[in-house]
Amino acid sequence: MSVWLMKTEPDEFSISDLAKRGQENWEGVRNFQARNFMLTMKVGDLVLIYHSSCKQVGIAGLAEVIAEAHPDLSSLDPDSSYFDAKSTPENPRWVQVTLGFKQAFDRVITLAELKAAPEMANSPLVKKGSRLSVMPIEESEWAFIQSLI
DNA sequence: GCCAACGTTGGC
DNA sequence: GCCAACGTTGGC
Repeated sequence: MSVWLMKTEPDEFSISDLAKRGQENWEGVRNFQARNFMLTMKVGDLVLIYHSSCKQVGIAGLAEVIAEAHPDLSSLDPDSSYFDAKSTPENPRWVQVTLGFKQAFDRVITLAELKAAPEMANSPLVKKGSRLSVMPIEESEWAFIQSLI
């Protein structure tokens, strides 16, 4: 089992939205590195849900992969803001995974405290200028994060 | 709203 | 294949 982190803007879709809906197709990822990580996700993998571009930036809860990578059809829809002309039905360029809700944390584990922790120093999450929206979480990092919940 | 840092595009 | 210009991300 692997652990991942995925970013979302809570104004668009938050951990409480996921709690309400139970599951969600994680569409709209348009970055190759992030996509390649999604391609390696397995059912049962855990996913930390990170809130970005908001008042309380940080890790807000936990989900699990309930369906592995499959074509992101929003890339084929001209009416979607996620439309990509270079994606075709024969060769869809982008994928989504389906996440199931597990837990909303009692508090947001803030970016500030993650930045301050030596345990997280190697994570792309705290690297200056990193905009990666899907990333793996190391076992040691996961252990540390669990200790904060 | 600002702006630094990044990824992508497209001309050459 | 280089690189300038552009659009986007995301913290503050």
